[in-house]
Amino acid sequence: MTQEHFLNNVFGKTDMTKEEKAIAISKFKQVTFEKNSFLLEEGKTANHYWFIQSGFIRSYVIDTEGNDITTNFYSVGDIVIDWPSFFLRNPTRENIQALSDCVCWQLDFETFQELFHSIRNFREQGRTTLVGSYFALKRHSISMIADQAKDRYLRLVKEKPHVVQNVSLKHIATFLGITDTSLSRIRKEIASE
Amino acid sequence: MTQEHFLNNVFGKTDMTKEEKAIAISKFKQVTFEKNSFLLEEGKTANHYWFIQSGFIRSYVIDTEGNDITTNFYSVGDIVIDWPSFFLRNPTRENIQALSDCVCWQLDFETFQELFHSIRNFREQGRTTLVGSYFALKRHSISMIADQAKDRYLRLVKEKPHVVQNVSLKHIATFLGITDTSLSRIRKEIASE
DNA sequence: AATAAAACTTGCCATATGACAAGAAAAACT
DNA sequence: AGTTTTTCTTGTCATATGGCAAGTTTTATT
Repeated sequence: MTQEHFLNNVFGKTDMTKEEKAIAISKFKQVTFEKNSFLLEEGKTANHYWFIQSGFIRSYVIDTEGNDITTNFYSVGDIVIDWPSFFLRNPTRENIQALSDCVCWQLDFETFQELFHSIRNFREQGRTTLVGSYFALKRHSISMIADQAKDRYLRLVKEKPHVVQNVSLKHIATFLGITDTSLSRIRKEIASE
Repeated sequence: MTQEHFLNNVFGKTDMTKEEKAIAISKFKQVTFEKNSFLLEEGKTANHYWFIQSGFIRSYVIDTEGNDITTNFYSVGDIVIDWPSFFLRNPTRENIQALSDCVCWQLDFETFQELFHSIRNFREQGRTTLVGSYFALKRHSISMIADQAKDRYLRLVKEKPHVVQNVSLKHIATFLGITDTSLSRIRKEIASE
């Protein structure tokens, strides 16, 4: 029996036929990233996106005061993409960096466009994925307003436990909009309960 | 000379041909909303979206403690849509309410799908619009972490001056993630400079 | 194994913003 | 025009979180 392609999981619950999936998957190229290497850097225009087969990745921006702010974490099965830069063809403000050695499946913009415009269910899938990212961002954004830091942390632990276990405290802290000092105290408080 | 359709402005800089634009525009239906009426309510699934010809609209959620949090403001030329609910066909958590009497142009999901799948440039346009919303949300989200309340307010004044002039302080405050009390003080401080 | 570099914790104090409540002003309604 | 309701302002005090710096622990490097 043949080994299933990793991307068959990713495209698991789309409406694409077996054949459509095969066509799409055949266009992806396996690439690897060493820990700390960049998938995308500020000022460049994203020309690829990836699905992660293994490893951890984060995106971040440098704010006006020079602070590093994590905007997202990515792990196995996730799509790694800078939506605005990839689709609007603009230089990005974000950096995307491997937090560990990673194995990914890569697609470039031109090939994406071919698939998007030729396969109806591929574009439905793409739209669903983008809207899913939008939704996650909105939830995070509302959480920043409605919830206390401790609750935001607990939510992250629940939603992405493997991220919390594998990523340094300072990156998690900036993602939650607090300092590493505060997060350390929050962890202490939770531990003592 | 014939009066141009309002939506010709909205679709101004797409790659759609005159004919394609005409087809798309012909599918929109003019609707009006009275002040305080709802375009969408929590628990329902969005089956339409709109472009605003005149008036002001806001979207908001009720958080776990019962607080009303404004998630966005919309004014002339803007698209008013709950992306996740409209595309994922899920009940929404958001409410969309007219802040003044409004004139809008409405499209339903089914008609949208027809246009999306039949007109290449319509879907390019739609994708661009969605990515634009994503980008705006991301900027707002980062601003919540990186900037002080006063700076967030000043940015809003710069980006949406007509909103600041026409919307009540408490709605602006929750959008900025602060209380109306704090915003009142921030305004006072700015005025005294 | 030794050393250097990160990552994490903890203490002390500062500060932005919140909570609540009372007035003042403005807007909506009859 | 008068009354009610909503919006906005201001005072006092509380609190979540930040800033900084000194340790400690863990991880990476030679």
